[in-house]
Amino acid sequence: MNFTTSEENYIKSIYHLQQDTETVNTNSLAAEMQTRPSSVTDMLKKLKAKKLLQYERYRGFKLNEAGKKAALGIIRKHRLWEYFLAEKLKFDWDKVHVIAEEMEHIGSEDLIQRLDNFLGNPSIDPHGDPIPDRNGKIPVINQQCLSDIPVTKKVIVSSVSNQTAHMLEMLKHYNIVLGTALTVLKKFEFDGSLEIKVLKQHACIISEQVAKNVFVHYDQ
Amino acid sequence: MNFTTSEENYIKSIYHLQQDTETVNTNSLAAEMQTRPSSVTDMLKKLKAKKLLQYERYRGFKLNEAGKKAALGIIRKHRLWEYFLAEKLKFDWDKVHVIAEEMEHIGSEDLIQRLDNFLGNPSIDPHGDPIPDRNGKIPVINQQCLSDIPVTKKVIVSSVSNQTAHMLEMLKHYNIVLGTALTVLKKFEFDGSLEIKVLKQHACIISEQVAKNVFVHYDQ
DNA sequence: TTTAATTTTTAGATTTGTCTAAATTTTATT
DNA sequence: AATAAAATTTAGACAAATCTAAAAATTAAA
Repeated sequence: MNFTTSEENYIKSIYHLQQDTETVNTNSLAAEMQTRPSSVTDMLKKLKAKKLLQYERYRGFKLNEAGKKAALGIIRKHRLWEYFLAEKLKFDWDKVHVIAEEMEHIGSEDLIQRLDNFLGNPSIDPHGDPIPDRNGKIPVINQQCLSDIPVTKKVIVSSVSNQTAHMLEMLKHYNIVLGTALTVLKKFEFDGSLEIKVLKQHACIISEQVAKNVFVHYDQ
Repeated sequence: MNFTTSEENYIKSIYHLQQDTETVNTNSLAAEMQTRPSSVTDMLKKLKAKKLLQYERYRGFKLNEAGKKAALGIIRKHRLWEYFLAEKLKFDWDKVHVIAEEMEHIGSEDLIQRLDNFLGNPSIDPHGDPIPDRNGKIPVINQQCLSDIPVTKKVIVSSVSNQTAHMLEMLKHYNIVLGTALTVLKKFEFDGSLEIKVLKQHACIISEQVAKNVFVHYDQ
C-alpha cells in the first residue's frame, strides 16, 4: 500500500499517541499535528477508507494491525535516517529530527534495506529510541526513568523521550548525551528536582520535568 | 527562495531543455514532464511571478540567472544523492536516478554540504555528469562523443547522456560502465553503427543511437 | 435530568497542481 | 495574402489537503 506524505504524518502521530492512551481523540491529534480538528476528521475518513483505522464518529479511534504496520515502517525509516545523519554526517542530535521528518517519506523498500545494512543494522537511533526491523519488530530495551532511580547508583543515559529542540538544547547544556554516566546524589521533595553528578563535572540540579524524560540503564 | 516539488521539477526540466535549444517551447516541456501543455502554461505563470523565467505568451521561454541558479542547486542535490546511492549503498547505476528524483527535493543546505563532504566532494556522478559545487559552478570535463572518435584510438568511457533505464540496461548488457576502456575498430557508413572492442571481450557492434549518447576521453 | 460546556463533525470555501475542451495566436502552405 | 495546420493559452472543472463557521453529539455540571 502506498501513502501520501500527509497520510504518513497522521499515521505516525496516531501511533505515538496511542502508546499512551488506548484510544486517541480528535483534539489531541489536532494538537499533535498542529492543525484543526476538522482537518483531522477529514483525514480520519480517508484512513478508515484505506482500512488502517478503527473509527466511529464521536467515538475516538486507533490504528488497527495494518495501520500499526504502516506506522512502524515510517518510524523505521525515520530512525534509520536519523542514525545516518548523526553517525555519518556528524549532525548534532538536536538537528537530525527535522531533516529525518522529510527523508522518512522517500518510498523505496530497497533503499531502506540497503541503508540499514550500510549503517550496520543499528538497533537504537541517536535519541536512544529503538529502530524497528524490516518486519516491524522493535528491540526491547531495558531501561528506567531517571526520576525512579535511587540515590548513589551509577547509571548510563540510554534515551530521551521528549525530543523537542528545547529539551535537547538543555541536555546539551548539561553536557548529557546518550552513554553519559551519572549518579543521582539527592532528590528534593519540594519540587521533585534531582541533584546529579556527571563524571568529571560539578554536581548540578535538573528539574523533575527533565528527569521524567531521561531514561537510563545500570552499567552492564 | 523556497520551491515546491512540482516547481523544482519544472525548473530542472527547463534547464536541461535549454542546454540544447536557446529558448524552450511549451510542447517540448510538456513532453519532457509527461504532462499537458495547458499544465505547463499554468506553471510558467507561477515561475514568471517568482522571477525565475523570461517568458512572454506564445513566445517561448527560458530561465533567467535566478532560475539557472535554482536549477543548478537541484541538479547538485540530485547528483550528490546519486553518488551516495551508487558509491555507498552499492546500487546499480541504472537504479539511482529514480530514487534521487525523490531525494533531490529535501531542503536543507546544511544537509547537502555535509553530504558533499562525507562523499569526498566528488566532481562526477555515477553517470559521468559533473556535480555543480555549492556556488553552482560546474567542473568542465574534457570529453568527446564516441561517434566522433577515429578508429584504432583507445578511449575511456566518461559519461552517458541518455540516462533512461533502457539505455543503461543496454550498456550493462555490453559490459560498459564508466571507466571502461575501448577501441573503435570500424565505422559502418550504412547505418552509422560502430564495431568496438572492449578489453578482454569479443568485438561487438553498437548502433549509432547508442554511440551518440556515450562520451569518452583519451587515456590520461 | 435539564442545561451548559466541550468535543466532534459537517458544510462550504480556498489553494495547488492538474485536466479537457474550446478559443486564440503563430507558423506553414498553397 | 488567404487559408490550413500547429502551437499555445484560457476557461472552467476536479482532487487533495486544508481552513472557518455553524451544527450536532457527547460529557459534565448544576
